[in-house]
Amino acid sequence: MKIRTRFAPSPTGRMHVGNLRTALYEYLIAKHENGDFILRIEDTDQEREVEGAVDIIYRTLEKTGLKHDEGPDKDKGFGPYVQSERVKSGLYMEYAKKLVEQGDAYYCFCDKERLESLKQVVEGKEIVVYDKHCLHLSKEEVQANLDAGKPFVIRQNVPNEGTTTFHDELYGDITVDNSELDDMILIKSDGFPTYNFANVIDDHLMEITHVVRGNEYISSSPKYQRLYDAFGWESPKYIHLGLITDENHKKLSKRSGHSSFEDLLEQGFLTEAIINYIALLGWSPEDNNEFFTLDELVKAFDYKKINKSPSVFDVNKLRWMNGEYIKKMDFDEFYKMAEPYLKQVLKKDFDLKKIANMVKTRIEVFPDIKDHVDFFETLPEYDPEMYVHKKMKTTMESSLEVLKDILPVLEACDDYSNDALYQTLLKYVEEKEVKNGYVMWPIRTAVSGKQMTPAGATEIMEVLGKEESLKRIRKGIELLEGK
RNA sequence: GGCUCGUUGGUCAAGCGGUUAAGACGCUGCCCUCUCACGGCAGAAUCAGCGGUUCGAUUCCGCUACGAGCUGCCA
Repeated sequence: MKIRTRFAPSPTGRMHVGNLRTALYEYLIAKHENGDFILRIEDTDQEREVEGAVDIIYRTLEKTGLKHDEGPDKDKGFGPYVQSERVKSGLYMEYAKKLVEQGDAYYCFCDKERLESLKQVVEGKEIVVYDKHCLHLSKEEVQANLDAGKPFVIRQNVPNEGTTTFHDELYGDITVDNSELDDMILIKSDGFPTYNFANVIDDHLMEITHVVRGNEYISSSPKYQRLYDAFGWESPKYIHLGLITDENHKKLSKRSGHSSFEDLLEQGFLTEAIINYIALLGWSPEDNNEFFTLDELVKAFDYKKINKSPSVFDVNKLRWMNGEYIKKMDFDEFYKMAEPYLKQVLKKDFDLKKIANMVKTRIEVFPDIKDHVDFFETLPEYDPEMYVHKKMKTTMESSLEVLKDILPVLEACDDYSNDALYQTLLKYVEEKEVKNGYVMWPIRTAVSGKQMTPAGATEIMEVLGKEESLKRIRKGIELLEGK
């Protein structure tokens, strides 16, 4: 049988990385076996719906390469693929009524107040356990209420005795007492199905074979199983995924600042690196490889090797991985992405490509660029103490001497290419019989005003040009003489 | 509170009864070097605890601890 997986997000805002990982795994499971990956929009809660959220879903799938074979925009006969549209056909209500007839569900007319009275507080948490009050309504009473136009919901009828077992591909069999299962609402008073109900109906109707979801759904899975059983349907294979948490081991939330795919893009991460990283959160390949393209993941992915324990989203490691991707990037491609960041701080007429090249192996994320190159634009104020370097054996005095010696040489020099400058300075080094750094350090300090730079003294001067370089060296001399 | 799930270095993780308990990020040191970074090398650091089962447990079972999730007319 052909594998069919589905990504079924609710359009409620940004793409949470947990959701993205679920989508990724669903895609990989399907594609590993040449199956189909289906997109279904679960918009049964109109109140939570956020405008533009559906676009985010499409854009994310597009950008990440998780191409769906079926979806609202690609109906292959299982549509509509948007639940609010499916509601219109009355399909969910029909199935719910069938359950009512079978005694597996019932109408409930309890209002907010009555439900409120059922509330009890345990350990500071409010808990409502429905008491099956309306289960005992007679057919006539129900009909009378319906005729009177009383608002109603339809609830699943779970017996208080016995147990229910469902099977998860990773966790094995999980059994719970039915008394633990409350009569969840299937159809809401607005006529919409709840997620729980629509999910079961649609997965069956769309012939989904593998359901992948976060393990926050594990507790409700027995109720789903009862639904499948009540309908006489075979349930799909379940694969529950461990949670992705923040560094405090709490559910990754907006507060962390990097909980969504969009957050990460804004922070300068590459799509490929993000996908690669989250693929490895909870799954690992047979070999020790850590770098995967999407296609390579498709080949290597084996859902049996998914880890059950929760994993911390480590931005640090993502940063490292992103840096690795940047280093491996083709230069032109890199430049295209780096240019806007360079232009943010560099307004003068610099050779931006040369600068981009300097920075390529030094950044992990594009916004890092700024701090590396801003000194080209304007020489920062700096402390003359920076001329002192133990390992280079430089002091403020020695630095002043070097700068004063070298200034006329540089004034006389017209070839400001890196090589020429380097040779020139080397000559001085040899004459003085000192280490390279003894000369290079003060010069680099003078032309950059920085402790660390993405390039050596002569490369910086090449970019700066003669006039600016000399200006900065004179300023360095001034600064040192003032001490 | 109840139920369910989880627990290998700080983090991601391999392991699936006998191993010097892989690898990666991060960290530390060294080398390379016109600074830093890159690259190379080295190092510190882990089986939550207690009981079983077994000739032998990180691996199997139980209990405890800790953590998480659920306990919505949200998904």
